[in-house]
Amino acid sequence: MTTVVWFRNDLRLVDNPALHAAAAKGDVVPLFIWDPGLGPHHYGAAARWWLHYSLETLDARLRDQGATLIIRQGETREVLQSVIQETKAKHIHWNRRYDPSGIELDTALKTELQKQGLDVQSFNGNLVMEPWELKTKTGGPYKVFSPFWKNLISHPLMVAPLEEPDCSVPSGLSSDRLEELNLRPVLDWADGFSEDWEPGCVAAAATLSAYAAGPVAHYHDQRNLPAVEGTSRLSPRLRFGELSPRQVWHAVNQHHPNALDDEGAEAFLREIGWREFAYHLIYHFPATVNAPLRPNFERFPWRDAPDELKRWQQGMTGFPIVDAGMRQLWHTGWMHNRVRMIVASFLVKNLLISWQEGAEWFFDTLLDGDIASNTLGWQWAGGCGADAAPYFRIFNPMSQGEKFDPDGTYVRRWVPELSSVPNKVLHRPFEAKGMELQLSGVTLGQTYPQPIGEHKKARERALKAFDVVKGAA
DNA sequence: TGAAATGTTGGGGCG
DNA sequence: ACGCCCCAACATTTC
Repeated sequence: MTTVVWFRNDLRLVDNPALHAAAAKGDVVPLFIWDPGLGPHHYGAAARWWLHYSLETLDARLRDQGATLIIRQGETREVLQSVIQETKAKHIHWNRRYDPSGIELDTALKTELQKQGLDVQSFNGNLVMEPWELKTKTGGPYKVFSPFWKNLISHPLMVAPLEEPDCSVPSGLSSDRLEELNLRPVLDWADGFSEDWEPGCVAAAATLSAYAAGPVAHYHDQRNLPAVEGTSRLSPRLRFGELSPRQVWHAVNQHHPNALDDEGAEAFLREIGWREFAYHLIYHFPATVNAPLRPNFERFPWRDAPDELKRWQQGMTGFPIVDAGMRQLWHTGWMHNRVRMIVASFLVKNLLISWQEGAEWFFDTLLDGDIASNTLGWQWAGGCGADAAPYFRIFNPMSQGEKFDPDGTYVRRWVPELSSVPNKVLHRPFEAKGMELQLSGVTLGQTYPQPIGEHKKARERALKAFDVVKGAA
């Protein structure tokens, strides 16, 4: 008996329910389809770079077993049909996805394949709990995180991950070469990524066990300091399913048996909870990929300011903590979460540029660019989403910098032209007096940009603009 | 998972 | 010893 296992965002062999169930039945055809015609919400440019290496690793792991990953390029439906014909497979397995276009495609395929008499089964490989398993007391979906979290952790979640199965793969199937997919960018933009990252499920497992064994205990204290390695950096692993959230949950609980009563572990698992919440929301409110969850924000007067958007993207706003974050993103494909909130607040509230513009840039440049988490994060920042930062919550980029990067290590790393500026004015160089900047080799407007606007004025402008949506739900 | 404005309190300098 | 002022430190409210 042969089962096609269609890999998507689950590029691992351990704790992979679709694969596990297939291997128990007999032969497995591990398939990855690269469909160039898919819409924009599947992979950003940075994510494609990651995908290349993650697929390479998955293939290598299968080869350790004498198997191989079958990669096919083409229209999803046609590829599936031809693989089914070639293999005479009667069974198709995959792990579910929850974004609107993924659901649409999978539902249509499932119907079509079942009509042909095939056995099509989908599994939960990407979430701790399915979005429809958690309901409010009135039976609806959650829109607030805390009660969602309470409900989630009221369930028994310590489930041992599924073992990696032995895969026996029928021979003679052709595979396209990974290089032919051209997943890596043509520009040299991504060349530096490999200095910071080792994609693939092997490195993912190592990163998780090292993190769960030590640093997670200090997550609560250190997660807000962008200069410190206080976060897990597991986000791309979860994005591509090199790890399942259940594996993460399990690993943390092994080292912290009462993880939810432990400051560090609880704060960390809560972030897994936010990921679950993001999937819950995108499943129940699919329109929020593009449209604000709170309808009154439809009439918000966003500005069209392409030059300012570009300065934000390039890390040239003149606000050091913002520029440091945007440059870290460009150079490493990742940004510290505290800084993500700061740069998002800056785009949306200081510049009054729509959260959709920010979401698009993040999705394309983040290695962990995930449509559910990205949408939640940006709607949160914009004040128009579930459990969002209220419209009047406007981050002050100077005081945020001074609070979370007090000795300026982070800013100096990513904005080297400010490296000699004394701490006192590092986060507000435009307020330096006399010769202070010249002595550090800085001339505003030449070696480092003048700030886009004045924070105080921007704040007042934002508060005024948000009057439009004030009061209404 | 804010920041700024406004209010309150209490210590210390000073006439 | 007293009233007055200043201002940090903290709390509350407002956006």
